[in-house]
Formats: sequence, structure tokens, C-alpha cells
Amino acid sequence: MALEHAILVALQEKSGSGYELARRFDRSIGYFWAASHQQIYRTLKRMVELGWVDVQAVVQQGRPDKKVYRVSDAGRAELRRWLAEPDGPAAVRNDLAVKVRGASMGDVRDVMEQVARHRDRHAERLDEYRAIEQRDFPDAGRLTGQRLHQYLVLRAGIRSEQCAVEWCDEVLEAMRRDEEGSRG
Amino acid sequence: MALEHAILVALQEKSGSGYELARRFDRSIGYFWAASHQQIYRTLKRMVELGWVDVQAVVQQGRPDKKVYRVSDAGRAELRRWLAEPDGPAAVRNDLAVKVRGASMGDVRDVMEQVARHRDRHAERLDEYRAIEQRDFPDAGRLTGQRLHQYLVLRAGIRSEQCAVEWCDEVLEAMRRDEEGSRG
DNA sequence: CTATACATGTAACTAGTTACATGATTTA
DNA sequence: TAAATCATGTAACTAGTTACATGTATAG
Repeated sequence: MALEHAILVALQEKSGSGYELARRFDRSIGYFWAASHQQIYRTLKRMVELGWVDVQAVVQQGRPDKKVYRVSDAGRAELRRWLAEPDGPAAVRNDLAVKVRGASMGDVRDVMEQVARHRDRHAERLDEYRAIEQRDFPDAGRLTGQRLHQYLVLRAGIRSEQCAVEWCDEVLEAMRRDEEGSRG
Repeated sequence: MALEHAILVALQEKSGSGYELARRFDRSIGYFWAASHQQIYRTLKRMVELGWVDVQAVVQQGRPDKKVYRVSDAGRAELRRWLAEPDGPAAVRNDLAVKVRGASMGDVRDVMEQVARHRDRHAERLDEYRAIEQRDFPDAGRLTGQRLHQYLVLRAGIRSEQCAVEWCDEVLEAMRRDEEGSRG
């Protein structure tokens, strides 16, 4: 998979400029697909060349001109093709797990601190997601179509943050027990 | 973070050749840090230049010669430094979530099939991990030091696969309900 | 007068993927 | 005789990160 397809999904939900897209990637879409503005501008350029999106320059008063991107017929076809295409399992790369595995090769306390930091970050993120859930989807259970799909992706975020917090807690508890055992 | 540090951890657990390392990355270490043999050979070369590992050519009879890599003092120092260094949250990139979010822009059934496929793959992986847990860590709860750390990383794998399976089930149930609702 | 939002980009670099290349030994 | 295991790599490409560059308008 590639950023192209995430952009096609984002742009089909709502057309917009590279800047607007970058802001959306910093929030809702970025919760499951990270991308910087540099990457987005570069990719949009390529997508225009591929004919997947159309551009239109929009002159604005009071603020700089912008280019509004829209998904073309070819882009819609490509998106449909990609949605139907099976893809392999995503490569896992978990820094924190590497640190935990190597903890005893350095100062174990340092690694525990890292785990605690990550725990707090994931807990904060979990709170944010839950707030969004309550605010934007109080009617969960009766959702259909695109709204349902948006909700389900939010659920992925909630579940994975919860999972991360619980694992960090398990690690901290076990490592604290081990520390006490080796001292006492 | 980079592959370098995952290699330092792997090599400090046990010295070995690039080939041996690549095989370990296909199994235990690869469960939380994916790396191909090409990447590993390239990175080992760079690590020798940096002085983080030492190489020794080993002549073998019946099979090709190999180069055995060992972590040097400088490598151990670098690993300690990295273990203590705080790092930012890892960038999330979840293809399947993008597909779910875009499901209604193509054939919804196609996306449901993808989710079902992923569900099965995660369930299989979960079974593998649980088998390893029972076989290699029947004494969990009394583990200490490096063995404990290895176990905790396995726990991360178990938790995240479980989490993935549950989310896929939630998605499939909700999408089936929606499908029936729109038909009936 | 300072920071933030709006708006677009380039350049250089680092990391990861895919395809290709070679060649011996052992097992089915 | 075909495939798998052992063993090491190169080359070309794709994707992602970091740093730099520019300029206006508005809110505090």
C-alpha cells in the first residue's frame, strides 16, 4: 500500500488543497496513516501525473492562493481496484519492544522510564479517542455506510491504545517485581 | 530508532553471521522488528565501519565460509545510550483501517473479505504465540532478568494479535448488520 | 511585536523493498 | 533430479524524514 490510496480516500471524502490534506493527516486520518506535508505535496504531484486527481488553482483574497485537488474517474477506478486487492500482513516495527528485550543490556530503570512515558502517551491518546467517540458517535449501533466505517476505524484506535496501555502496565508491574526480588 | 539497535540487541543475546541473524529476524525478533537479509547485510557493513561490531571470518568444511559478528565495547556503549534515550511515538500506518474507512468508495464486500482474511491471519499468529508461551514459558510469574524481558515482548505479540482479531470481528459484525439492514 | 494559521515547495538524506546473482551441500 | 539450507552480496527503486526556504494575514 501507499500514501496514494490514503490520499484518494481522504480526497474522496472531501476535496481540498495539499495544506488542508496535511492538516487532516495530522488529525483524523493521521490516527491510522501518518504523513508529513512534504510527503503529501510530493505525492499529489505524482498523482496528477498519473491522472488520479485533477487540480484547480483557487485565488483567495487575504490569504495565499491554493490548489484544490479532486479525485478523477481514473482515481476512483484505482481506488476501487486497490480496495479489492488483497495485501500481505503489515511489517511490524516496535521500538519499545526492542528496548524491553534489551533492557538488561543497559540500565533497566532507564527502560522502565521509557515504558512509563509511552504508557502515559497512549493513555492520553485513548482519552482523546474516547472523547471523540462520545462527542461524534453517540448513536453508535445505529450507524450505517460511511459514518459506520469512520466509527469502526476510530474503534481500531481505541482498541490499540487500550491494548498498548495494558501491555505497558503489565511490563512495569513485572519489572518492578523483578527489581524488588533482586534487591530483597 | 533503527535496525542497528535491533541488531545490537540480537547480537548481544548471541553472536552470529548475517545469515543466522536474518533467520532470527524471520522468527523471534521479526515478531516485533521486521528486516530482510539484504537490509541486515547492508547494516552490518555499516556497523563494522562505525566500530559497533567486530567481524571474524570462519572457515567451514562442507558449507560456505561465514563471517561471525560480535558486539564491540563501542557497540555496547551505543546500545546503553540508545536504551536510555527517550523516543517519540511510532508513526502508525494501518492499511486495513484505510480500506475500512474507504469501504463505501468501492465494493463493500471486497473490503469485508480483506478484513476476514486479516482476521484469520491474526488468529493463526495468536495461536503460534500462545503455543510458544506454553512451551517456552510455563514458569511465567517466576521469571527474572533477560528471560522475563523476552517473555514480556512475547506478551506484546499476544496482546496485539488478540486486539487485532477482536477489532476485525467487531468490523465484520457491524458491516454484516449494515448490509442486512440495507437489503431488508 | 510575536506567534500562529495559511499556503507551497525543494534538497539532501535515511530506510526499506524488489529483483538479480552465485555457488556448494544435503535431503526427499 | 529437484528443492531446501547455508552463505553472501549488488543494483535499482520506492518511501519516509529532516532541514531549509518564502511570504501574507490575523490574533493576542
